[in-house]
Amino acid sequence: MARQSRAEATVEAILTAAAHILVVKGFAKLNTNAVAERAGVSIGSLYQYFPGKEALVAELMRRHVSDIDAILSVEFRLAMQLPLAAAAQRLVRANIAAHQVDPALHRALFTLDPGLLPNDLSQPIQSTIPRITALLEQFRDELLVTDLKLAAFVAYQLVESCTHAAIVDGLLTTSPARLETEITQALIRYLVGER
Amino acid sequence: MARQSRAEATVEAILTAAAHILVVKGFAKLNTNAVAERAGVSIGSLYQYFPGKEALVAELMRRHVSDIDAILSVEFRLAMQLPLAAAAQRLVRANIAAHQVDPALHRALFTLDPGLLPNDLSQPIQSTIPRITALLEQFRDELLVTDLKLAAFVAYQLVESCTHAAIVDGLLTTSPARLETEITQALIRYLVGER
DNA sequence: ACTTTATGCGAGCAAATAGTCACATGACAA
DNA sequence: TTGTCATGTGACTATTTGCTCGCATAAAGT
Repeated sequence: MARQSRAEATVEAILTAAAHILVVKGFAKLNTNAVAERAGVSIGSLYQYFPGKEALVAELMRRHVSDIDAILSVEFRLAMQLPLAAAAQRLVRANIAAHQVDPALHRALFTLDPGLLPNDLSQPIQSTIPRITALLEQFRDELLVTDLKLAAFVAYQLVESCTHAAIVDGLLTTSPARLETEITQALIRYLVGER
Repeated sequence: MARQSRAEATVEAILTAAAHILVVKGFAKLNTNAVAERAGVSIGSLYQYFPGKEALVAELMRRHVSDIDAILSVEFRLAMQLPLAAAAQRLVRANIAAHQVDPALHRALFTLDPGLLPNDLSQPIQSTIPRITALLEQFRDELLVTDLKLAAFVAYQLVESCTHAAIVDGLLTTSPARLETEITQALIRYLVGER
């Protein structure tokens, strides 16, 4: 769609402006006129690249999950080479790191009405749970849990919700390091018992 | 505000309509005109009782958290009289039951932009975490965990996020009973070790 | 009966937001 | 340089949504 570099620049300006407004004013206050104005771009240009504001947030979401996936996918590959405890710790740490990239945008994107986004974007989990399941299968002999799909679900929710609430919602005064050890402990005790 | 019974009836009609639209169309499509029309009530009547659509969802939220709190507060009192394992199981069960009351509305309300609601409503957690902390203090001697506030946070996130994702987002095909035992197990292993 | 107060109505205006189009300007290729 | 495509503009219209206000009807008090 954008063949010259200046076109790419306006697209970036639009998305940056959209992200800013989404973060500080929320989705309700996000409208095409405001985005165009803040981007320093005419309203016509905005409609040349995006059919509406849903498309703006969809693109922001696409990029954001792509960033997160870049971090996590290498960690998952690495985790397959490690013992369970080390793998768990690394993945917990990576998840915390992923949430620290742009917490405000993360929060704004993940409190959106899911009906607004294309289905393939509203469930970024769908790649993570299978990854965890695969990892658990590798350690099957050591595990207390038997239903690995269910265990993957619980493990995911445990790590993700604690991280999200602590980092993104700022619900905890605890340091990230402390958070990491606590989540890791909970995870390991659930999977293989006390240590 | 409503002194005659017919006034109460229109308020109910308005809230019912608002809930319906919120659930099936999402907050973005919720507007005062549509609510009034679906409620079979004039727009003027709506504005007599609610200053705007935020007030509608605020009231829906108030009632919903009140319903949930009614379920949980009795369970918390009861849990103080029981051994830890039994207390944990009952609370997990109660939480699942609370989420099954009106899952669709629950989902709609908890995916709202938090900036839209009065502050005292956006954090219904703030009463739950202290309750858990108090409960943990009672069982202090049995626990593996030492930082009880942090443990209460993790325990809360574990139970709540699993329940929410499974029941409200329908992310799991597992039966509620199976879910209950798995969450309870994870919780107990985290708090006091394997069983 | 009659007054007062509560409730209900909906046309209709104001404001915000979406979206279009005819045209201007910049980049690149022949 | 000239022609062509890509990009950019913003005034403008259309649509949606928010909300008020004068008046109608129903209930309650006396």
